[in-house]
Amino acid sequence: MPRAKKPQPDTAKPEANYHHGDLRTALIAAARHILETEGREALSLRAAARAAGVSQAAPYHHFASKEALLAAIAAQGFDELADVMTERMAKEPDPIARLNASGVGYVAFAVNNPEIFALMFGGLTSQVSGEPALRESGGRAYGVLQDAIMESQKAKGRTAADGPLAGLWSWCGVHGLAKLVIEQKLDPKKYGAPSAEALAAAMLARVNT
Amino acid sequence: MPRAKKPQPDTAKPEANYHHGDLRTALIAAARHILETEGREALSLRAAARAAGVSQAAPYHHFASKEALLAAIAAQGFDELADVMTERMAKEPDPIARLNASGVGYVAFAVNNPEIFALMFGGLTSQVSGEPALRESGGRAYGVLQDAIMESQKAKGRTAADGPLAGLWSWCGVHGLAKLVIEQKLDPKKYGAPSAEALAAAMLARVNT
DNA sequence: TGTACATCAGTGAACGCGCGTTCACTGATGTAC
DNA sequence: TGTACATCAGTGAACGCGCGTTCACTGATGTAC
Repeated sequence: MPRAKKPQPDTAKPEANYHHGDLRTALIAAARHILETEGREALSLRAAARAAGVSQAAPYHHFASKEALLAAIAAQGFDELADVMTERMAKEPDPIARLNASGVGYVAFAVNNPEIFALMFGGLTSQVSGEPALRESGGRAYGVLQDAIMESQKAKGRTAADGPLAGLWSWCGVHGLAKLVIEQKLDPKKYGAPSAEALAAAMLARVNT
Repeated sequence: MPRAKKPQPDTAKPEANYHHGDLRTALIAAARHILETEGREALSLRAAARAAGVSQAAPYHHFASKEALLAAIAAQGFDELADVMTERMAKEPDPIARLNASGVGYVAFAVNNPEIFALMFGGLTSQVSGEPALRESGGRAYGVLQDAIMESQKAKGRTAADGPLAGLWSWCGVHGLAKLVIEQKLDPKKYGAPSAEALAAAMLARVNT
């Protein structure tokens, strides 16, 4: 059965590896792949261009510098982190359960995208960390977290001065857990959990009730 | 008043910037300085040699590769981390207070040595992360932490299956807190704490009682 | 105490490398007429 | 509908750079006699 030609618009606007296509998107995808596959040190603009099948000078029509590419990847990471947390929370009605679900989602994203996670939290020069798109995506992810914390605080009837600390501690906990698992300093199996996600779920359930 | 010549042994064995001295130690010190001052990207073997005042080839008489130098720095970091935790714990008689003190020490070390901390937790190639000296220092630091957790567990009369999770969560929490503060994703002042250390102390006191 | 010599921590020149970035260019696309 | 042209995403060659590492060497130190 020949492939239907439905999703192929005649003007080659999105993707479509014609002589040129959506190179910006392709470069980000290629760079992400190199990052997670070969590590941060192996990621260069030239390598990304090579992987995307264009000349080494081509990326400069889409990114001002290597740092700008990294910032775009980090921004995409923050968007995905926010999405994962939001999805996990949507399945839970109870505010405390929602806080915990956001934490489990946080760990899941980190463990599945360790290099991007590292980039998002500390892998960027300060020159580029203030870029608008990056700030916006970062702010959105932070907002999701913040909302989950605030919601759960209200549900527990805590005072404003006291409540945020519990949520903050949960954030620190899942962040640290994710980092330690990624760096292989902590093995979930040694604590009877099949995965980092499961360990996070178990600990959050113990702590936030 | 002329300087007393007391601590200068006639054979130039330790330090002493003669034509050659304790270059290994000097290189580690120089590299640490570059690391914390100019960042990981700026640290090269050549830069360390330059800072130590020797030729670019000299380091190879003391380190097999750049990675080996990094491993030596990380090992030193683990030793210092263990020392800081031990010191803090020594001031507290109560097992729970000792666990919390070790956590505060952990944060203090991380915040004071952010780049080395990053090196210790994830900044090394797997090639070199198995080096004996590094494993030993890392194991020692881990042991201090583990002991603090076990001690506090007994004090609370918890079951073996349940107890470690509380201590583990504290470790995750202080690790995440330190990382987030270092990367400026979390500002202790926004939570009414003057420093990362103070915030860690406040949170640990709330959680482990 | 004095001399010959092995050792080994240093030197400085050189290697090959991949990188970020710039430059003048080319050739396909879309628009104005 | 057909042609002229501006636009701009691509090319490929080149720049200068600092890096990790190797090499044959040198010269001070400590030891054997």
